[in-house]
Amino acid sequence: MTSIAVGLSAVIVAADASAPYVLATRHSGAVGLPHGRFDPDGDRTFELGLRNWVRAQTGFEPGYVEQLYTFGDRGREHPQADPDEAAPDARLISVGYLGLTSERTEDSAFDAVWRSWYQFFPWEDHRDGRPPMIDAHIAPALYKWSEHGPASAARLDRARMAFGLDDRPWIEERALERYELLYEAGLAFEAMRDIGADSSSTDGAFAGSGEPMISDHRRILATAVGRLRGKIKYRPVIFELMPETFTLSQLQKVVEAVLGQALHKQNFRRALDKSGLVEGTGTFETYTGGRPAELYRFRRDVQRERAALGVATPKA
Amino acid sequence: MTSIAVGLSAVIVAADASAPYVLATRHSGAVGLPHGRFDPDGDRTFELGLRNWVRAQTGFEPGYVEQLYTFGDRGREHPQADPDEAAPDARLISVGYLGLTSERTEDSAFDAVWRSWYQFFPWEDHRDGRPPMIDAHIAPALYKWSEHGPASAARLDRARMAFGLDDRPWIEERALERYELLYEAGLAFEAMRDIGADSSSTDGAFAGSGEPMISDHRRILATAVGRLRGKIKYRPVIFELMPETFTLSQLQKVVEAVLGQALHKQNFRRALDKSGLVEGTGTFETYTGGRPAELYRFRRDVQRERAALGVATPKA
DNA sequence: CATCTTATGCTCAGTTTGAGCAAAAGAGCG
DNA sequence: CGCTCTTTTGCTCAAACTGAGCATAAGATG
Repeated sequence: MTSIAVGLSAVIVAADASAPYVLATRHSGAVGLPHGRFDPDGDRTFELGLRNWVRAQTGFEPGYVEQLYTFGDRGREHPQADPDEAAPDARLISVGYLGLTSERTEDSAFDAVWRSWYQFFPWEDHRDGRPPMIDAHIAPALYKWSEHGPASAARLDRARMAFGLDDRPWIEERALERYELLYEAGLAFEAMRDIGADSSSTDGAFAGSGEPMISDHRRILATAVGRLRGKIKYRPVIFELMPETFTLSQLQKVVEAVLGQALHKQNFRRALDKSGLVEGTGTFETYTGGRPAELYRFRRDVQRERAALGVATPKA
Repeated sequence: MTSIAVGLSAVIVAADASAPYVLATRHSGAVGLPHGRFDPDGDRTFELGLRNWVRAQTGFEPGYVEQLYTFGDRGREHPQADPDEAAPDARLISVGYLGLTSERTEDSAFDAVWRSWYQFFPWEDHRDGRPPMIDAHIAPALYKWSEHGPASAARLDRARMAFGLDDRPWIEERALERYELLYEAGLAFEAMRDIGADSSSTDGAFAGSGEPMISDHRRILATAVGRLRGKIKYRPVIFELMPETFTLSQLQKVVEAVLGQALHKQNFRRALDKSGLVEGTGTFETYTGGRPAELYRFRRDVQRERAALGVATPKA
């Protein structure tokens, strides 16, 4: 009987005003997420195991950690992509984790680099409006895909809901649905790779469909994007990505970066104010370009428990 | 090196006006969830594997299925509880799934029984007000626990937030936090069992702390309770638990049963109306006890995507 | 036919939300 | 210095939503 191996993969996220970043490890050909084999003898819990080798492999420790999802589909794991670790005949189960950090140290002693997550999902960034590539490339390809295959109506529906086609709204949390749709439709590079097609011959089809990752790592990353986007709305996890003190504009920029969506400034402030999540420090950011802004800090003692435990996200 | 086994456990939920029910299998001593070993050779995906043996083991097929969480803590798995299946020296990882169904067939050819989930979590049912047992038994025990242990303040905080002590609100989604707290505080039967204590000698401490389950199944069930309670608020999954047509009161009763919380009738209707999730059929339930109620059905074609994709839950 | 019970309609004040106008406070520059 | 630019911060206003009730409708029961 085939043995089972459990892999732990971590999506370590940091962010600044311009983008959320994810820690990527370099491999031959493509990047991946920091990942390691779960050690059934050594690791008492997944989370401890994860913290151990994230520290070893990337040089630092995420503050907040949460489990994302466990992937076990055959065909998706593609262990060949990382021959050093694979027991080639084992069935690989991978447990994905999300970790958040506020520091983004460039410690080049480790072979890990920070990459904007929009490099992997260019269609997810709507801060300057809906990316033209969606209607120019993705939508036509998905329409074609749903025409041809079986269950045509269902495919069309999924495509419309996921990408907000035909006047449906764009819902930022659905990042995973979108990636899976692209994968199924053969528009993600990994889909070709996993069926063993010769990628060089079809390279053109993936232009603009985002940078691929090894194994099923981009799928795990998509899960993380969707989860984090949802979570910041009802839990104050966004502050895990912020420095100790920050201006309200900086906070808004980071929220916008995570959501991939611009927000209404005054209403964002009003809601934040009412939530009681932050308090002013009395000091000001001597600024470049406008009126100085007060520095705020997260009130770690928020017991309030009222409605908004997350930040409000009033669309611009 | 220790080998790894992956177990799949399913929380299969049905509901009627009086309670949500969970499908339980009988074992020597305690009940458990339907569960089986994941077959790395046969099962292409977890979900397919799960559907296979749920059908084999309980005689029917859940409609809606979603993954809950993957538990891998050593010490929690307690494989001895089910000696028929265990490879005694393997490390057991268990992947929990939630399945919803509207039929609750009592097929006694299979050794599965439907139990109200409040039998396992009596403190979770607030439909007739906060259960007295919380303040009478749980709260004092938790206060005592937080006094003694290390990190006293943190413990006290967790207890207050989880159980809504000292005027904090009761938040129904936190079912898992509550169960884990009771486990850590030694108030769940399983906690004693897992450290190998002689349970018969301490039986009294668990009076009213709910019926235990084998292995970590009650923990998985608590995860399911919390997840479902959250989910019905933003996805129309509640209708997976309803028959084809139903009155609004029946729907409300089921929502209340799931939440463990009474709702304001008129406002529930108003919100449901606005959501567009249901439509009247024109036929009426000839009733026992009052004016006949119109039968409604779920509009499976809701593309609306506006705000409320779930049912609103205006507290009574 | 009066009474009981549940369904259903409607009101009203308080709150929240979406959208915007306007003033305040530095920086840079002729 | 006074003007312009930029960003922060304060404030308004109508529309929509919510929480809490009152009132009526429509069968069943005896």
